Amino acid sequence: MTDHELPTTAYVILGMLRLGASSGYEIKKAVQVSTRFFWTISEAQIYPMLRRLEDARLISGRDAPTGRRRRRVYELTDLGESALTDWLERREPTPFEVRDVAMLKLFFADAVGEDAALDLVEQLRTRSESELRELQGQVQPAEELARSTGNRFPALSLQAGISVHLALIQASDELSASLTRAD
Amino acid sequence: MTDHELPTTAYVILGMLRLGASSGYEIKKAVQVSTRFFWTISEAQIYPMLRRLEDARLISGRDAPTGRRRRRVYELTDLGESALTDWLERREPTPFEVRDVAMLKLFFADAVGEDAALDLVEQLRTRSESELRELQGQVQPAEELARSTGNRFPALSLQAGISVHLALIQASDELSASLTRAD
DNA sequence: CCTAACATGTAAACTGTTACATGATTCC
DNA sequence: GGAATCATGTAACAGTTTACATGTTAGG
Repeated sequence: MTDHELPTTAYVILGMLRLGASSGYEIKKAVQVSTRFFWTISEAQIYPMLRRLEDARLISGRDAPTGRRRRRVYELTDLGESALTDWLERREPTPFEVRDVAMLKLFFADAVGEDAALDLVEQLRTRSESELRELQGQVQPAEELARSTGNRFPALSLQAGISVHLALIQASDELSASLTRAD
Repeated sequence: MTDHELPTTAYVILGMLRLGASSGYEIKKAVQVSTRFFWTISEAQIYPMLRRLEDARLISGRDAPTGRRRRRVYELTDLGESALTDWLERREPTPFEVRDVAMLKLFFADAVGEDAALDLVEQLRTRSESELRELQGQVQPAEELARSTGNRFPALSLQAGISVHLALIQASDELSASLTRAD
């Protein structure tokens, strides 16, 4: 059972509903602060997908306006819950897909002068620093979620992201050093 | 001058031509062994893009069949060269875009049992090990390229990729440990 | 002889983003 | 009163993958 053909985006929505988000808007915000580090989705995907999932009976929705402001909240159905766990338990190839213009530019940096190349390394470092700050800003909320709901994996997976950017910062430093050394 | 509106894929092709690839087929292979770690492109993009770039005079092509087997080789024009360097020198936001189903599953792993969750961590580790092996397999060829052509950034950027996967392997181990500890 | 590698390409489908559009409510 | 946030949505476009299609040549 349970549809095998859902796009990953659908599982993000199912997963976020399970973690307590209820409206499309809340899902959007939750993605922006958490899964964003390894999967992004935009509003233009969320709202149509919510309908699709409701049509497929994986979630059930009801209108819950605040005053005159419309609002529709959803929750997982049993079918949706099992679609989510099936996906999580399904062993499938999960390639590491990165689309990183900064690294790409670094790869081709021989085409430009030393200053420009150093600048690219610097951009790489700065970016990882800011990603790191944002990830670290999520540590406390994630731990709070673990305490209050028992869902501890959001906090745990945060650590993996933090490790990646710490590694990239260190790699950038080593790169700058080896470039300036070889003046 | 030099078109501001080229997709990133176009610069990958320009960059690879600069590094010595000459045909679409060679570009494809070069991408598969090197930039693949931070940017992938498929054949279905390469051949149409080569034409577009030729139309835009950023590259020039000529037929160079081997026997009866057709083959078209390209080289950068001056215009193409400056499009590439302009892109490299252009400071632009380069967000860290990762689409990682494995990490995503880990984020939602509270929905499944301990065994399944440990399995997800294991998958993460195994994947980084195999990525690491492939990256390390590229170290010697990249160093050889540096020696023979003076292009040293392919080898240097490889190190950043290696750091990332070493960090992910370590993070996976720490994750497994903290999960089994908390039996 | 047959397989792997060389070599190029297209059509259809899918995925995803950007920009736009609309309106309500809260907080300063 | 105005800005930020809440809230939902669509249309057009851009980018990408998958599957298919075709043929050559080198090496075992």
